[in-house]
Amino acid sequence: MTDAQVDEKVASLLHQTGHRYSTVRRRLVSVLRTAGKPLTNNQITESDNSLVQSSVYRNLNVLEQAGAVTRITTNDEFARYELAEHITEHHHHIICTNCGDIADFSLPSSVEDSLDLSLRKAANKVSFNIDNHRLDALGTCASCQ
Amino acid sequence: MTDAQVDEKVASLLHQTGHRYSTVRRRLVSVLRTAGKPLTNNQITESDNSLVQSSVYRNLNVLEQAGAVTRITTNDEFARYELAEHITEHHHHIICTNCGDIADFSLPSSVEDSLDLSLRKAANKVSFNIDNHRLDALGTCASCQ
DNA sequence: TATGAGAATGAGAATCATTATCATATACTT
DNA sequence: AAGTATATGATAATGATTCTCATTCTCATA
Repeated sequence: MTDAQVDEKVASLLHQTGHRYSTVRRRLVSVLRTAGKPLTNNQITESDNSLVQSSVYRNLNVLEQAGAVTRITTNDEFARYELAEHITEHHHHIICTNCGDIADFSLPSSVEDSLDLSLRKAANKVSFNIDNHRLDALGTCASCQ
Repeated sequence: MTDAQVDEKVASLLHQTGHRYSTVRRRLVSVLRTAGKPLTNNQITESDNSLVQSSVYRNLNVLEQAGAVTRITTNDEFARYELAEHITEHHHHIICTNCGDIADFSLPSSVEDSLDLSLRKAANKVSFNIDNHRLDALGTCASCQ
């Protein structure tokens, strides 16, 4: 998806929920897009000094409710945000258990498919409805080894 | 593993890290064992009224450092804890995105194996070392549907 | 089995990521 | 261009978690 297509998609999602695609929100989306991995609030304001902590938090929530952004929690104390999968594509995370840094990766679709099938079966047993799954690899990043 | 075996294992882990297997810690392990799913601090103190919030937090950290307990974060605001996998067995979680409730489930080992292989390959590309993985199914539980 | 040293406990204070508030600024609509 | 609703940013409030510290418990040893 090109920048313009992302903007169009996000604008549409926001408008559907009665919100505007303001300048601050555009910058926020741009930072997340450029990073290509989930970012904390601090990382976001460091990437773009025009962004203010409280506005970033508020707008991340608005964007999340609109379905444009996803909130990720690791085991450290900071939430992280990335563009939603229908804007990027389905992927997973490798999380450094030492510093909390995250990298994206994808799996062969054959593996994804067998996974989906198994999950659906398992969910039936405990009478859950599955919407989605989340697979994280945990380990240490290059600079923490 | 029987209750006695769990106790022995936990005692050994604690002693290795210079800690005692006190009464409070025994009760904590017992609550987690009985629950069979990850619990929040509140759920723990509600399950056993003799347990005190600050002591539970402190001891969960001690037990986590000793490797007896694992901390789980979902997308709600509460951390959850369960007995470590080498005390129970490797398993995954189905998380209700509405109320945060969790159920455990397992996958066929064939699926686990192909998953492990794929993860190792993916990790190489971004030069991470993988220790572990975490797979969560996200959806809605029976009472939230 | 009494003692002393170190570890554990519980009540409350402190921390800090995140949310809420609110006066001001900005952006659509007509 | 005015009017109205939404957005912004500075700061205060919230609340899960961690820290502190006086007291209590445990274990090893005499």
